[in-house]
Amino acid sequence: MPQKPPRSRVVQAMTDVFQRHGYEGASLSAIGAASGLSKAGLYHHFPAGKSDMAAQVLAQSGQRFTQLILAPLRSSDPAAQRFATMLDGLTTYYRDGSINCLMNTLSLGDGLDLFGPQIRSAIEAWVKLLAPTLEELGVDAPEPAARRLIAQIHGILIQTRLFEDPDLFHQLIETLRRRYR
Amino acid sequence: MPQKPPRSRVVQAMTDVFQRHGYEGASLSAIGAASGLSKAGLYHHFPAGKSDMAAQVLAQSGQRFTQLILAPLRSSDPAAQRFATMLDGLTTYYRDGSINCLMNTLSLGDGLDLFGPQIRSAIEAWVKLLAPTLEELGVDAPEPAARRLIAQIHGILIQTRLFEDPDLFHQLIETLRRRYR
DNA sequence: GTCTATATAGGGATAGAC
DNA sequence: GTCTATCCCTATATAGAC
Repeated sequence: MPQKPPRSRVVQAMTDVFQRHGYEGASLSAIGAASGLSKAGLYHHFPAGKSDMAAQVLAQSGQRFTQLILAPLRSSDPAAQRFATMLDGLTTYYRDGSINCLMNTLSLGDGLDLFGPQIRSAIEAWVKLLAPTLEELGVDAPEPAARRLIAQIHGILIQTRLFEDPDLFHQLIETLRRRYR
Repeated sequence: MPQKPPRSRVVQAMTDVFQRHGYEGASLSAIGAASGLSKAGLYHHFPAGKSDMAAQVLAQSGQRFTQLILAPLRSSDPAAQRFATMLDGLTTYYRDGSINCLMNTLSLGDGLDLFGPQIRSAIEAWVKLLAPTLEELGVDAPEPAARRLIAQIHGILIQTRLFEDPDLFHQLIETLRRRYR
């Protein structure tokens, strides 16, 4: 075990702030308050400053994304099973719809130039892995269908935060679960 | 004609900035540069400051939204025609997918408290008008289906800005057009 | 109505004590 | 490694000339 159990918790606290405010809207005061570090403390751990913090947030989130959403799609299970496990992963990844998607909030304003490439490659990987699964499930034009499905997830998260109603997220997940069972 | 042709153009220029950066990320310098007004000039037209500017942006956008998207759904045309006209309205409203959705960008951070109620009521109106049209077109559980369709639109706009590829938006619109023709 | 100039607060980022 | 204190810049907002 390495020497830094706190590190992951600090990044998690910062994740909250970037999810809620986006890159430009996340102030170092808010990040410091959420993570329990002073501004100087933040710069001790993230010498390159705010962009460094967001990059680490994105990296940790990307790991969770890979494990929870991409890995199920790569498994050797039958397609219906892969799809169902991905839906479980989505529910965990998005914490039952209670949080915003970093792919959305970090791609506004300056964030688009800073993190666009990483976020694009995450979505591309998702599309490329989801499409064959959908194809096995009998879906025509599976790649555009995969993009539409991903869009539905991202869009429902907007509604979920607006109405503060995670049921909207759950209802979509269950609808998708039934559709490809 | 009244004495204020500029007003609408000023608001339009401000809209660009809020769409790109969100509420917190939109600085008065950027708003001033885009609209061609000095900071003092901005406060002449919007005495209550930045929140006033965003509110007027949202109001003008809401008018466009009502005319281009809600009005077609309220018409006495057959359902398939109402739906197709709404898709045309969406393409105009979102400028062929080249811009972000204010309902997304203005609902991050502080914007959620400031503009959440207005944005929620816009989405609710959309759902309530779209659902009966979908029902006439043979869709089961039309209200959840309307929410999912709206989510698809909002989600594809995120992908469109990430990949800077308006084709993603057009492909979704055409898919929807074919589905309910 | 539009500007220059300025006030005040908060932003990101560092220095240096401990 | 964590803090207090501080630097410099930008942010929002206002005053007052024209």
